This record gives sequence, structure tokens and C-alpha cells, in this order.
Amino acid sequence: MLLRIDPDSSAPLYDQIAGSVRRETAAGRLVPGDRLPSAREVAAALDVNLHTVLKAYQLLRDEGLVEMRRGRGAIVSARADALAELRAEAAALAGRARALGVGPDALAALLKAADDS
Amino acid sequence: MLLRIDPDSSAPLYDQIAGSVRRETAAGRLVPGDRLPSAREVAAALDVNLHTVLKAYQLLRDEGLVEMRRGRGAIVSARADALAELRAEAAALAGRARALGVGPDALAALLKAADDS
DNA sequence: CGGGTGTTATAGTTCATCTATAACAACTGC
DNA sequence: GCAGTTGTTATAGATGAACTATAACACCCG
Repeated sequence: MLLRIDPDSSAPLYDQIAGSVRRETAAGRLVPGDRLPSAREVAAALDVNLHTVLKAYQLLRDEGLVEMRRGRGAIVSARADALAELRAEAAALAGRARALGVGPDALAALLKAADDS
Repeated sequence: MLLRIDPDSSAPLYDQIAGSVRRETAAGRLVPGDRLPSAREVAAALDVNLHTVLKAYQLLRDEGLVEMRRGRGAIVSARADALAELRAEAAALAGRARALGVGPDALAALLKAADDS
């Protein structure tokens, strides 16, 4: 199986699955045009609910990393490369935040607040 | 009252209160060393529970924006300026994400995932 | 048509949020 | 020391969102 989860992690399952896909694209093992394994396949392989996998996939669709259609599955978007850069910038920001003693949760709250103001 | 909330907003009250404080510091109306109004004052003025205000204050403490001590209240930290810069960088990142069609929620998820990987 | 895909509906459980009350511990000023 | 302030902690309840699970649905391809 291409994707993996850690049953002992406290992070939501769909976040773990989505993160797994992100890592695969970042590592170049998934490139634009590739098809992700079907949600039912992943659900059976990881022994989780179909809905949980689909939620992960929809998360990735909201990010623009994949495109989904019935009967065809989830395909890695052409924008995957631009998103990889965005992800790198996010990681850099997270690093600077940590240097200031600001944890990930606090930074996430701070980032959401950046929209309102 | 220095701080304000919007009863019609769907955002959590403590987020609104915390955001209100952030704006005051960003605008220079609150500078390092200043004391925030006491939680009980704010709770009475905004007609909100004391705990809700304290949760907002603790959120700001986790960010490092204020320092809190019993009997003394919440004081704007000396690191407020450095945090303002971090906040500006976060806003810039949010703007770039929006240009890619990535919403704030998706970006926040992406940012949290940056820690795990 | 037949087997695949994501999508939607529904329901039960869990978790976050807000409220309320009360008691506690540290600091300030008299 | 004492009284009044402050944040801190504990407990409990009500409401709503989020998460999980099951099942049926709608679309695509060969």
C-alpha cells in the first residue's frame, strides 16, 4: 500500500491519510496525472471507514492537490508543483514560529486570524 | 471598552476576543508593558462568561503575546513586535495561498501537516 | 449491462464550545 | 496583616459541530 497511517497517533485519521498523499507528491512518487488508489481500496487496506478516506481526499481537493470525479477516481492535479512550494513556505514559517516559542496550534490560530483582520 | 465581539459571527467568542487584542497591538494602541483589562472586566462588559475571556487570554499567552500572573493581570509581552512580524508573514502566506485557490482552512491543515512531515 | 468510482443521506457517538458556580493562590496597596 | 484585586483550577451542565458508520445513490468506463 502506498499510503500509511499510525494507529497510535492522536491526529485524525483523515489528516494522516491526506498527509501521506502530500508526502508522496512531495517525494515525486506521485506526479500530476497519476491516479490515487480508490477510496474503497484504501479503506480496506488500512481498515478504516470509506467515509474517512473520502474526507481525506476531499481535503486534498480543497487544497487543489487532486481532482475528483465519480467513476474516475482522484487524480493528482497539475497544480501539485505550485502547492509543493506553498507547503515549503508553510514549513519555513512554522520553523520561524517555533524559534519564537510559538507552537503549531498557536500559529494555526494566528494564521486563521490573519484573514479576519 | 477596548475589545469588541460580533455576536452574529460564527467564530468562537474566545477567538474573536483574542483577535481583538491582536489588532490593538498591531495598531499600536497596545504596546509592550501595557496591561490588558482584567478578565472579569471584559466578561462583564461583553456579557460573556469569565472562562471565555480567560481562554482568549491563555491563547495569547501560548502565542507569547502577553504574560499573565495572578493578582497582576495580563501584560503585553516585549516580544509583541517580533510576533507582529510573524503575523505579517502569516498574512502574506495566506494571500499567496488564496491566489492558488487554497482557502484558509485548507492552508491551516497544510500548515499543521508541515510539522509531522 | 456490470463493475468500478465518488456522492449523498441518515443516524449514533464523540468532542468542542459556552455557561455557571465555587473555591483557591498570588500579587498590590493600605 | 488585611482587604481587594488578579489569574488559576475544579466541577458540572447544555448546546452544537465534528467524527464515525451504514446504506443507498449517481456517474463513468469498457
